[in-house]
Amino acid sequence: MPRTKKQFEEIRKNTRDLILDSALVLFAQKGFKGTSINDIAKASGVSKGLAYNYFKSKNDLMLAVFGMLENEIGSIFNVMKSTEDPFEKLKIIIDLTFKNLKKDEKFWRLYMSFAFQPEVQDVAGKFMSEFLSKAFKELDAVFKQIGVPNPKEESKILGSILDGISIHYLSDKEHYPIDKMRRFLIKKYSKDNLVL
Amino acid sequence: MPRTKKQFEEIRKNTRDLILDSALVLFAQKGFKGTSINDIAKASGVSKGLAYNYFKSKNDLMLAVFGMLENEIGSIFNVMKSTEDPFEKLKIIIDLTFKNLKKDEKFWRLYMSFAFQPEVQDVAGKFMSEFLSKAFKELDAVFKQIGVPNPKEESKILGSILDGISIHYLSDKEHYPIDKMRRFLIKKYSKDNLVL
Amino acid sequence: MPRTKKQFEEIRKNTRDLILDSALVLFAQKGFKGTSINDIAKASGVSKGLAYNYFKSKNDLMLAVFGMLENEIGSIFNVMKSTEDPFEKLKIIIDLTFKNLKKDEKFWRLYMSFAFQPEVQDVAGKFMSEFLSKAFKELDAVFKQIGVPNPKEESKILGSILDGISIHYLSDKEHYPIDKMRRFLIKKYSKDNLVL
Amino acid sequence: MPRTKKQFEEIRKNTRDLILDSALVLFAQKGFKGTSINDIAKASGVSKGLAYNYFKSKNDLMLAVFGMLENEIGSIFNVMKSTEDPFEKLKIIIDLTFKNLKKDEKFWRLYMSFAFQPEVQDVAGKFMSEFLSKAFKELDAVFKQIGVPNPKEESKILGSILDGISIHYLSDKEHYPIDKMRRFLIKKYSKDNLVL
DNA sequence: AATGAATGAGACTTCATTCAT
DNA sequence: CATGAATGAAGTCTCATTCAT
Repeated sequence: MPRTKKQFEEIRKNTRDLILDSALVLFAQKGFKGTSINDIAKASGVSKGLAYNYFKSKNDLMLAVFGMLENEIGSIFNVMKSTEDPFEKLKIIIDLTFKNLKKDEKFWRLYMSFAFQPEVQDVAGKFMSEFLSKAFKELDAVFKQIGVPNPKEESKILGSILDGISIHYLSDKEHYPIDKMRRFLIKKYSKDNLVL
Repeated sequence: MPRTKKQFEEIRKNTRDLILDSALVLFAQKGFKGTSINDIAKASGVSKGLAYNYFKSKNDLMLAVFGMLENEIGSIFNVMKSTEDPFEKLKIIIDLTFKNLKKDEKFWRLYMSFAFQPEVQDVAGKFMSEFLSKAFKELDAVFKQIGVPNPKEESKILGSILDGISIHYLSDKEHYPIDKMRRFLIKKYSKDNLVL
Repeated sequence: MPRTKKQFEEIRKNTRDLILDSALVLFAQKGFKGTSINDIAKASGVSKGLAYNYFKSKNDLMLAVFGMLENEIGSIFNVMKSTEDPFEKLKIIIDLTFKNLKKDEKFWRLYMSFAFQPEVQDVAGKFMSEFLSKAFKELDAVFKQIGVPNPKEESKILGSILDGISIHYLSDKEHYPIDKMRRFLIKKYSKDNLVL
Repeated sequence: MPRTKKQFEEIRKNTRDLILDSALVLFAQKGFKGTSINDIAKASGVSKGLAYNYFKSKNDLMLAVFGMLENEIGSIFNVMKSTEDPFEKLKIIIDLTFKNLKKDEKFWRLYMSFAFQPEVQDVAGKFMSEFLSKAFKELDAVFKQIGVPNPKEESKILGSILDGISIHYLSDKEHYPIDKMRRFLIKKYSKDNLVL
């Protein structure tokens, strides 16, 4: 019984995602150059040949991984829309950052891994700058809504704090007082502190 | 007549530095795995073989680059000692970060390249965490001297801001309002703003 | 349609043997260090890369060659079991040594190549000493069965003679009176001469 | 004060011998291919450049090592001339072989090391075959003097025994009953046993 | 006579990519 | 759609040899 066209497509999508997932994990773990197609094929349980059936080169595969990231990241912004209170929004953003530190590690590693591959520096850079500009725009709005004097600068400061903390924590997970920092930050960005 | 010992030492130091400098630039530009010994040799105008006369492996070369970084970084701390006024110290730290950022982006790229490069993680991680702990200790002292309520947390916040801004700027140099941020930060950490 | 597992296994075995055979010959001819993977690959008509698909290092390849030797040598011992008469056994051993010498010099060269090749000393040494102890045990039994006064020593003497002759012959094939020695040895170890 | 011509020659000879000695030891220890000019230079305490001042290539150095061996070996034959009694001579030869096993190890290793270097196989082979023919001629004379039926064959048998034992012992120094074999061999080749 | 910096060929090894089945 | 054998370029590293001093 020949499979229907739809079935074929489903198989293709599943296998494609399988490969993509493994690639994401491995690239984050061992870097782009440090990960071989063989590694990815083995991790996803397919043959090397099949991987090339889905992605015409390692570079192509990497670009596809960026696509995934974009989707994942989109969902982060959605969470903020669950409330209208800007102070609540700030709390959500901060909490989310700290909760996602593990996921973020993957993200940072991925970004760094790609940021040094001449073949895709441009793509990675553009991806990053697009993400940042989108994120800052959201934050800008929040600070504007709160009414602080320099909303654009303040939003960049908060963004920097969150990414800076992430990097510092990831650089020294054992000693970094991550929980203390979380509480401190939430208090610092609470209504009581911001409006005076 | 053979060269004197001193002559040989001079030759060695010069060539070693030549190679080290090229390595620094290239590692920062293309990452550790992305840079071949050949690249480095060509960039420094020596033969592949000679590079191995000076560094017994690519890994060894990388460790030597770390050594350089450590020296350079040591000098950063010294600058702070030029004054006793804690507010002045904060200004120096901030100014220095921004100046280094513009003047010597390659250090930042290296620092991040190594921090997330799997082969070098251990060394880089230790290097990073040592640097951070040293830097934070200095900052702690400054904030304690100023008399803010949570000096340890505040110093980590400032550190995160500086590193966060650096990353964001390097991710999107064309659009990032780096000067505006510098001024904003200096004002934010000026005497008028901190003591109220 | 992909090949069946069996087909793959067949391909692998064939190619593996091809490489192994070439390695055996070349190691024997030019020594371990003197033989490059390139040499072996070319001799077996495969690419350098493929050789590494089958053996994960040059050292691994060498170990596999030892494996082959072990198999081949095992069969030598079996021949002796074709008779119960100890004098007949002696004759078989002697004849076999001389036959192998002419027919398959490469085994001797390998055996000696490895026995004195620094990188392989440990493995080769263990291999050699295991082989020798096995061989001497068999010979011991034969001389004991014959009833000579010092069977253990006599067996070592015969072993030495056979190996000594082999070396001398291989050192000077053109002039060594190999056939005369064969006949002389067989007579020396015949029933008439041993029992008096 | 300029050195006299004689002094210069003496220096040259000393340095040359120094290098040669180190080369001998290292070649025996690590094989020809396994020994670098650098190793030899360091071991003899001279510079790489100076080594090339004395020997125009590694090959040349190896040939010079052969020359040394020849001299050393010549002295072995002299010992036999200390007596006229053929039985005494046999005893001396056997004793010398066992006493020299350590020196022989060096000799065997050297020979094997060279025997697999295509560039010098011929030289090594010729050297070995010349040595063997000379040695056998001496042994022939001894057995002829004794009056055994097949002196030429008997001399080759004894030669094989001695070399065979050497190799077996060197392959498994820990377990080989070297002393027992020495005593056994001396008895076997004593007057009582040979003449009946 | 003496030094060791410098070169370049070639060794081992990895891996993206292709291809027969 | 699926497999993994096969290739070849490129990377890390070693070493005989040359050469300026």
